Amino acid sequence: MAGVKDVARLAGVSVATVSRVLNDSAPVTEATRVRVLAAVDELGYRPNAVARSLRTDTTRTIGLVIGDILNPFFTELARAIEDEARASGYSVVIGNADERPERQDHYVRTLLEQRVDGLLLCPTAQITPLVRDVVSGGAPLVFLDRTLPGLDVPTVRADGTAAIGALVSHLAGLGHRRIAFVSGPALLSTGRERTAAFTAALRTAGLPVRPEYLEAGDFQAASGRAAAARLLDLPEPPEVIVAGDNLMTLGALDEIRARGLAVPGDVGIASYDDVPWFTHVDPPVTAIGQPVQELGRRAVRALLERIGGRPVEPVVLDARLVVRRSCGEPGAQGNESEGSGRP
Amino acid sequence: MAGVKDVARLAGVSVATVSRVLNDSAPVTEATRVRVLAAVDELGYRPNAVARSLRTDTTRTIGLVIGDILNPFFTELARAIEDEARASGYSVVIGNADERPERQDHYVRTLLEQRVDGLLLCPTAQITPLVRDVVSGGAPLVFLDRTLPGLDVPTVRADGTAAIGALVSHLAGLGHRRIAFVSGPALLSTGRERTAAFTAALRTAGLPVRPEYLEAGDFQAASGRAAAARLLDLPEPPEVIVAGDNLMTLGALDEIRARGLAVPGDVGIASYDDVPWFTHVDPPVTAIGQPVQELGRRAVRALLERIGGRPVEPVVLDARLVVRRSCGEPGAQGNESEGSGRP
DNA sequence: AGTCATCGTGTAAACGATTACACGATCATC
DNA sequence: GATGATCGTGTAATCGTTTACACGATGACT
Repeated sequence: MAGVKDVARLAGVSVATVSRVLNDSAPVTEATRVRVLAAVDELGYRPNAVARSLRTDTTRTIGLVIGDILNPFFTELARAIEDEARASGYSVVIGNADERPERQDHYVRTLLEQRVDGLLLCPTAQITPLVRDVVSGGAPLVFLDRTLPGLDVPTVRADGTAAIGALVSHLAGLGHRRIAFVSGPALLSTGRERTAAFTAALRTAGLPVRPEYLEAGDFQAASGRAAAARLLDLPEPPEVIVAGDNLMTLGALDEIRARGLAVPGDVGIASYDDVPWFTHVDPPVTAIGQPVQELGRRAVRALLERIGGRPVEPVVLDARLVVRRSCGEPGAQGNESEGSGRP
Repeated sequence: MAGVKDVARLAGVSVATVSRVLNDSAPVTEATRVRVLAAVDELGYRPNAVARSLRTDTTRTIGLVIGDILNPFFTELARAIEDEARASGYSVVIGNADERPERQDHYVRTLLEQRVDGLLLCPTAQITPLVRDVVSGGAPLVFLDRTLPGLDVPTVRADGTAAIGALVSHLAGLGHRRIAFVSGPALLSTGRERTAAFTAALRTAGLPVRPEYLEAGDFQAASGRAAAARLLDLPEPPEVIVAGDNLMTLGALDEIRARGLAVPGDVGIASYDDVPWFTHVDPPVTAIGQPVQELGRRAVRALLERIGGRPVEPVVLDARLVVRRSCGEPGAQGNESEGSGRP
């Protein structure tokens, strides 16, 4: 494949000049510029980003390690990140951790070896030694969606405390008293916080906190289904199940459906995370939506700041409740106005 | 950051020996091996993949340009590809074309500049000059899911002809005669083929082919909604709408729901592409499922063959009909057995 | 007219790895 | 014990860029 040298020879200039034209890093006569560009065109020259990166020690690439590529929350996030990064001239390399620490580490390692300029990480439950190394190693790093306790890394995430409060009071208003929550892994901030917010909200609403109604899953569909099964097998099953993310909601719906139970007649369901198809489920699922686009944008901006060597503040945005019909008839609260769910 | 030189110095050997230990590319005394590895560990040395790639002219990376990252079909595909590639020691860099030729080109260009070892491309509707260049340039390239007419590139895809035939005969068996089809872009093989299979199937079933029942969209939700609107506005609207992919199905469902129509009472719906949440829609959506995992696996294997310089045959797999209830009561045909839809 | 910026360009040294080639030591073979 | 194969290791060239430095030409200013 043709290189700068070939271009230089064909255009009758030096390699330095070719480089200058291509990056306009220094003034160049119009005449030589057109000669060089003509040569580039003629040879079908494509700059070798590998060589460039080696020399400049910058790849204009950021790494993104997400929890699960099959989870629409993460793909929407990835998409937003990608858009924002491209606008700033950066490419994004996505790694799918599949919620497994060793796979997360695999990608963190690979991305660092590829010398990405910075790393956006949705950390899995465990703090691995590698992650600890990276943090102390000082590579530009931003946590996304989740924090890890005890690590000093800027984080961009949504806080659902207020929305969960609104959800519980909505449920109480519908007359429900037995409300169960299927949380994520306790090690994850998103797991702990949502559980804490939920129990606090129960207390505020004057409802009892029953330990048997607090289940934990791993943010994957199967665990949601298993948790729902355990809840429904209780001598006094809950009236409503709130699942901690959209995949566990899917799993819970599977279990409910497999048992032939009616929603919300036999049991109601609500989800943390909103996804487009919730509108089409029978009945449409009440959910807490996160400002995914904004999360992605802010994450990229934060990371670029870090790459630029500037300090950044943590970013916390608010999630918001979207009332639909899966927990009972909403009465006067309903305030939906939705399109296809896709822009 | 530490380099081979530092490791070599600390271990008291030459850089060549360090390299030999790290890649075990030549025999090395056990004693020096442990000294080198100790030095690597002590310094937290991470090989610079950029430099390595420059020297070896290989990145052990493949590029994947998908049509739309918000489309579950593509994310499932990406996931399968990623798994297979990782098993062979390759990383995958994903680009999201968003069904836009210029964005596709952006990624093809970027990926080539990054010197990926090969490219997996789900081509958008138009053959861009860049794609033509790449094809004639001889870079390892495999088309995925879709073909472009007139280009000699190995393709891995699913053929839905048989499944569409089965779907139409299923519909005819339910007594439907007015069946509409919302296809993808005519320029895309997936658009053309599905339409052709559909009209052929109508004829086989002895049903009339009515041009006003053949709509076209762009594989995005909004176009599905618009097409459904046009169909439902017809003086004699169809009894069933078959949408050419899952996003257009979503859009069509939105339109049907916005009009307060009952499914399948007022109008039935079926989808090309099956996604997990179709089970939870009211009523569950009859769909044609593609062997996504297998497509991904075969695509990677094909590309690796090409990278190895070996010729490869096109791969065509069969799609299959999954009957649910969105087109009417299935009677005896139903043969579902589904779990959560996620492994 | 002499001095000095400024401008456009070229030459050559990096960047951090891999690897062809060379070289001394060890060992088996005759 | 001389010969030559084999083994472990080191030296230095190389990959394709960018860029520090140098240098001649041009033009402005005194």
